[in-house]
Amino acid sequence: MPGVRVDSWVLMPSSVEVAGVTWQAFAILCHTGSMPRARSRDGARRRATITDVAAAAGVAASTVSRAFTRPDRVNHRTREHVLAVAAELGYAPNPAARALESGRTNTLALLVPDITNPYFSGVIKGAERAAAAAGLTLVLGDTQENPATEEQLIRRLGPAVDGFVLSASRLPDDELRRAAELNPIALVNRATPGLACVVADFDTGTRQIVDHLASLGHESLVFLGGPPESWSGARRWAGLRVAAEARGLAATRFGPYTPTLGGGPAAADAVLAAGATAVVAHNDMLAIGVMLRLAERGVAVPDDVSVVGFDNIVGSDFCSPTLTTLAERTEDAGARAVEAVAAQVLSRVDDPPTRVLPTQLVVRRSTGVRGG
Amino acid sequence: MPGVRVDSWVLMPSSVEVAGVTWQAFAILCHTGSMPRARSRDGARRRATITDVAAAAGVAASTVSRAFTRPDRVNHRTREHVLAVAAELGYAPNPAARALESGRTNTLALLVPDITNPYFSGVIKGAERAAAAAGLTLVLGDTQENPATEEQLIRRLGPAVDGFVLSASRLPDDELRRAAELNPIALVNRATPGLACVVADFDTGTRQIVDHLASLGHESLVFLGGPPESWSGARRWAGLRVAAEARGLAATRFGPYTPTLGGGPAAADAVLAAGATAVVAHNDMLAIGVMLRLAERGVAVPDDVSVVGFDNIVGSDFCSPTLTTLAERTEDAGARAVEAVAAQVLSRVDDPPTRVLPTQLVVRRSTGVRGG
DNA sequence: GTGAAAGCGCTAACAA
DNA sequence: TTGTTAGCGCTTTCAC
Repeated sequence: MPGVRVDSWVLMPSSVEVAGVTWQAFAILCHTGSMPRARSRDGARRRATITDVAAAAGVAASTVSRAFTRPDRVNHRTREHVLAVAAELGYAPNPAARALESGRTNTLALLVPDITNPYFSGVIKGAERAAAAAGLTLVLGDTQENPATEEQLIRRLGPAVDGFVLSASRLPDDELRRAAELNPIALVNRATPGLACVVADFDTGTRQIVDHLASLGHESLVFLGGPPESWSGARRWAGLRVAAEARGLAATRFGPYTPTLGGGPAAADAVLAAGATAVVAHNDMLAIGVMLRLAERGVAVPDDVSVVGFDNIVGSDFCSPTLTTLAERTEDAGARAVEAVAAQVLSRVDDPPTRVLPTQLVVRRSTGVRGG
Repeated sequence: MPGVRVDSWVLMPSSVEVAGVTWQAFAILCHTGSMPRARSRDGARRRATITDVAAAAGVAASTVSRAFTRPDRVNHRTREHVLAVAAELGYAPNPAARALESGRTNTLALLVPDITNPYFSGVIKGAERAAAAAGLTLVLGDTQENPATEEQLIRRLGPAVDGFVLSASRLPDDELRRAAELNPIALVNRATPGLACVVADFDTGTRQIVDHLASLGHESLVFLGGPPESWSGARRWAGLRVAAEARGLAATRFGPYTPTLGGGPAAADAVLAAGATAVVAHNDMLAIGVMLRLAERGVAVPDDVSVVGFDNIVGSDFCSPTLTTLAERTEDAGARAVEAVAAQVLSRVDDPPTRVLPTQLVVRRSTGVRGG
């Protein structure tokens, strides 16, 4: 009934079958005043649909749709009215229905190996912010450091999202490329040719670490490696090696160790046995674990041993001694990755770029003059 | 064309309009052998739909649907065949389409005030796990400690999810109830009559804290308050007060302070000015901030002042001295809340329960004998 | 500038 | 057991 206007509201009951339950639905015809929202028989409110709004506003559903999505193609007054009615009914467009039509869900998925790892908090936060700014919803997935879980999530979430941000992905290159054929993908701290990547500038960062240690008189360093599959870990070690050679320092890799506090004792003991004066740990948690063990064994940091970490996590600023560490711009990384995916969603990008983000050496109390 | 079977595959081109772009779609009729997936003209793969699978398998779309959702209502052989074809085409059901039909999205939203706050990591992790176990997708939202953002997120995500888990919600009770009429809601660490809640047992927890301090000879304590709107904060102070009175200790509240490291200096200085021997901080971050300031001012913890926190965050185990704190079962809380929402999604729950989770006092090095 | 109608991918009622 | 059909809420031609 197009153009219907009523001064008071009218309830038009009709039963609707949803999910096997019969709902008592009401078309509410109204154009002014406050009113109860549609209610199903059991008392739960039924969400207003575009049809409800159209009926209540006395226009066609297509006009309501345009009022929301093509403001310029609707009479100004009509639009105002429609929006007012919609607000009154508490109407919000159903994303699922939109997605069905357009094929776009306005949703991005972010997959991280471990949500509780403070390192990923920054990536999540940055991604969340960028997604919100772009009007996109972010779905978060925890792969539990497991490639199989990661693959399963990608498959399951695939049809529901417009693209993926994969942080520290454990998937082989060819699997990533296959997934990228169905959904745009951006990688964080993982480089795969042909895919959009956001990586930290480990080359410069590790050089800074080596320079710092060299300037304190250290002539050698030990790298305490993390998980062998870690792309970042490989880059860190590679960078340290090159930089150390350039500065004439001896660099040795120990490990792999668990990149957690728990990995500390084994690593620290190995460091002591080797008589190293400077150690660079795979990440901050391992570095802190190492320092705890060194303290336990009566070794002074930094006087006897200097310790450097990676990540600048919360806690590296209040552990004892405070930790010298290489900070990455994790929030930036998350945000850039989201932007990269969003760009690919809007239009096919032929040669997705690799973005390198600067790192920053944060010097605190865990590093000092050799034999100081 | 029902029942069509072909021995080799046949491509039936037809153009499809999606998102304003004309796609070259192919119906693939086949029942054996490997085949290329549907491709649009620009080379990007088109996701296979139920129709593609039906055509390729030589059955009706509804049969494909049943093969996935009602295994028992399909001939075993047919189902096998359909699933094989589906796998070959890389078919996965489109959740948006399912949602449109059923009204259920199989998605839950979890809203937290600050994703990077380690306290919420546990809640997130637990919720994520429980959701995955229930076959639900979890959407994560960051309200930025802002009631307006929280409300907006609820409104925007509402139609896209089956329910909400609200952690440390800042919304007033009546707004929560209004939102609960449209979507099932479970609250974490926030009690609102009529809604499902999961809260920590602060009464017992604070009693444990007071008992611990009393047993060390302390005769009074200072509570360093956090944000005034914090429900947990109010509960913590209320519990401490009651327990202190019961044990004959004097309890005073200072603050409010920012519940971060940055809130430490002001709080610590106030503590020193008051000559307190035992302080209980709103949370661990504040407690650690206080300890940093005390160290800076040459005050010994725990010999001069004992310090207790709340949350048992990562870092409370490696700050200096390590922190005595009341641990909550945050992962459990997240999981229980998800279960509570899921239960309400499946069937209306008339009187949603409040679940109280036990807390645990973790005694470390920051508390000691008074004047020790 | 607006309405009618078709259709997105899927499920569920009804037929066969 | 399986196919046909209608319709979920929305957007988008295509008329008017």
